[in-house]
Amino acid sequence: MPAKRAHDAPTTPNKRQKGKQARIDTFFSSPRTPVRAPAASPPSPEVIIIDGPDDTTDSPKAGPSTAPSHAPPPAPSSRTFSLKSSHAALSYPSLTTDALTFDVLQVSAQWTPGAPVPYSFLAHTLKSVSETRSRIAITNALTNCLRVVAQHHPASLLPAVYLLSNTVAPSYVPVELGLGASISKSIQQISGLSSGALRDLYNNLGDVGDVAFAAKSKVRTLIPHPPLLVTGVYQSLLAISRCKGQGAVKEKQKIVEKLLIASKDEETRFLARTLTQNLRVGAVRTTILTALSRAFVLTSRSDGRQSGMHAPAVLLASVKTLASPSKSQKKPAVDDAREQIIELFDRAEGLVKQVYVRHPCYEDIIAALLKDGLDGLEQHVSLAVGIPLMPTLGSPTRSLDEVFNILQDHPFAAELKYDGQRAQIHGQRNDEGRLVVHIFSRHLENMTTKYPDVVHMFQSMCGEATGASSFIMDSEIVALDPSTGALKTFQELSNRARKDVQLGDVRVAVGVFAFDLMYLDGQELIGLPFRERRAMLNSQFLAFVPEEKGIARFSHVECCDSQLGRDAIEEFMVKATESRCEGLMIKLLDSCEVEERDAKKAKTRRKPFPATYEPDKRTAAWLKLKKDYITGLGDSFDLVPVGAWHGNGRKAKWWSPILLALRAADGELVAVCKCMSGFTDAFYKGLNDRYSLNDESTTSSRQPLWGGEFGGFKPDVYFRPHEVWEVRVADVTISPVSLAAKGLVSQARGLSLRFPRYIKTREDKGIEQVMTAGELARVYEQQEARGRHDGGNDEGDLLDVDIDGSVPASESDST
DNA sequence: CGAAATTGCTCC
DNA sequence: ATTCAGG
DNA sequence: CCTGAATGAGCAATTTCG
Ligand SMILES: Nc1ncnc2c1ncn2[C@@H]1O[C@H](COP(=O)(O)O)[C@@H](O)[C@H]1O
Repeated sequence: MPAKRAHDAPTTPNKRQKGKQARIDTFFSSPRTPVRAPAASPPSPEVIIIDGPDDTTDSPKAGPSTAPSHAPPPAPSSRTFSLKSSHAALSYPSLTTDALTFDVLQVSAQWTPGAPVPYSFLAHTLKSVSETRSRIAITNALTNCLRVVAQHHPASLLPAVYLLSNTVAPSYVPVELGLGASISKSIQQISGLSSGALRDLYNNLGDVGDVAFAAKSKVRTLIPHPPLLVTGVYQSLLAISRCKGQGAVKEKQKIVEKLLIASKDEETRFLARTLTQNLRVGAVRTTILTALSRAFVLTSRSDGRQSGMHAPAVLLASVKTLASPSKSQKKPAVDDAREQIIELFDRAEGLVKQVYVRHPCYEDIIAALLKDGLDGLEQHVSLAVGIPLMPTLGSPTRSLDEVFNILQDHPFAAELKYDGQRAQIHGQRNDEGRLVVHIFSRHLENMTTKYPDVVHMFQSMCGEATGASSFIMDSEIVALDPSTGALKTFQELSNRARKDVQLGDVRVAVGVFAFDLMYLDGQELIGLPFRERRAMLNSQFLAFVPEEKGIARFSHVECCDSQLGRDAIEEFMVKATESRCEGLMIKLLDSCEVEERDAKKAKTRRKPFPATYEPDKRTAAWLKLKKDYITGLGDSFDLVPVGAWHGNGRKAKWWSPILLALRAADGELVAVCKCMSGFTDAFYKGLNDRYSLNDESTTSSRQPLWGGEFGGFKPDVYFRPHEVWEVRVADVTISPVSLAAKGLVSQARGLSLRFPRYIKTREDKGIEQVMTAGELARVYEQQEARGRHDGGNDEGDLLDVDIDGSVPASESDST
């Protein structure tokens, strides 16, 4: 039975954080493991990692690295530690108060000078942050927290930032916790609750952390435990990530249990969330960066030198003393000091964020900040070959009209939007003249060893005498037919092996379609307008078809500039639709200004509209025009909701996702896919009313009362089929789970839908009128027939390529 | 040793 | 990927 | 407009289970 699956997390950096959360209920719903009393395994406090081992580095980047690595923060030497009040709970002040008047000593005075920061302080911070949705309060809390940590125990700062940002390492460093459902076993172990009780808790709370908290509050811990430390918790995470091979799960579980046993109160909640990489406090990357920058503005430089970026102590002092009530006559002076600091905040925030998106590594940034403060940051931490920068993102648009509306008559390039995988490719010639290549994914994971054929291609292309000696390029890697160059589908590409692939083992040939150049021969290009970057890309890298077999192809993305006229663009869109492409990417060529209507003043303002490479930005300078967004072009199906699962986190009180079904030829409803997108909160409330799970419910049940074929889907609850929903989808896929339309396209497998999103309820339709299996199969066949006319690349491939895998008969798999 | 379960990552 | 909610 | 959260299908890799 397939579990619920993980997801992309574009709003959060690095490790796909959400993931496991979604799958945990799978464990909770399998009542199997026998319960053991917590007393059966008495915890031994001394095995808890309290500090980093003396002789190992604090950093996940340990070992040989191409990254310009800074010395790790000094490992805290004390294994023993003491807190002034190791038994009485520490009491922390509110952190959401104004960062300008916050008193660091209020917190750190309770701690032994120089001692590592206790984890309870982080838990307190996370609690404060999770209790509000006000951005200002969240930023204050994080700023105050980081400021306390930076001043009290600088070596705790990096671990604190990792723990607050829900990450363990930079995305390009492969550190994985590999913890999912196993944490629930640990909770069971330490709490002694039955798996059924835990499942009920989970169904109600929708959050592992809340479950851990509730479960633990029911047990009394017998042995007092030394407080968890920020550094220690972080080290434990790294220890978990290092567990490999047979017995790894048990080993991880042991570490998790020790942590959970040692945790107190709120610590338990956030520890459990951290372990599942699902912090859910309403603040991750960007807010942390803002807070980090502010914390350093408010921290004077260690060398006491004058600085243009840190607030001078006098300024701070004046804000503080004058802020005390009763001195209202001095208000103007306060306001002035305040303004100056806020000005510094803004500059520092811009700087830190700019540095981060070009070099997304907290370790390097914090090392530089601790060493030279904000002033030296840009110099110490810069765009570098071997370190991925964050990619520019495209904004969705629904029509060419909208595109012209946004871009007015500024020149743009329309490029094919290839259906593959984004690849940021770095190359640099080393001392021996050999080109060292790194390839990063869209989320900046290092996938160099997945594409030896691409590495070799660049090494052949950039021969010793010719070609660039260093570069960073943005591209899409697409599966293709090695002899004709005809494009293949994303699904073909995803069949490639991923780890440590040898050149001879490559089964799926690919091509690199380059569309941007961010760095060339020691020069940053990201500040140049796209037209210039593109010209350099085109002149420095020529299309390349390898003579040798087994090496990737290279070409530029096919494009059509706006100067060719609107008709040409429209034709190009049709071409994109007919090749195996998802649509177009539309890119502003020259930096310019746009008119902006100010509604209030009925005035127009001119706003700069840069065509530069903007890491991590989703602006109108890059527009994506996907065929499935376009009204009339995308597929929209009518389906029946037949079941659902308990929602997680924010949606804990609602049904989410919802299982949808179509009609087989004999009228039976067959589950086809889950749907979770497109629902408003109000709609969820309505669903709760219509499908409430109480005793008299006639619309929902724990048992499949109303028949139907569910295939591999095992919803928490079944719905009486009676509604019809219109759902928009991007694609039809052959599924390992769904049995919808089984036998029509594949003998053993059914069809499913990609990117389903709810559009509206079809009040006008009955469940007999929904999409049928035959109709879905026809859509699939049409979709597969597309894209065989034109590969869309430089090699003429108008001859029909093989139809492998596209024809129903050949797709059948044995049963 | 092979199947099943779990996880992490990609993406239209 | 996608969508929605809140400041 | 920015930031965050919560979720899709489906693949390879890893580890445990039988
Ligand atoms: N010509 C192109 N320019 C930019 N991105 C492209 C291009 N062709 C394909 N893409 C992909 O489209 C993705 C953005 O679309 P989306 O993921 O729908 O936001 C990028 O991450 C690229 O992987």
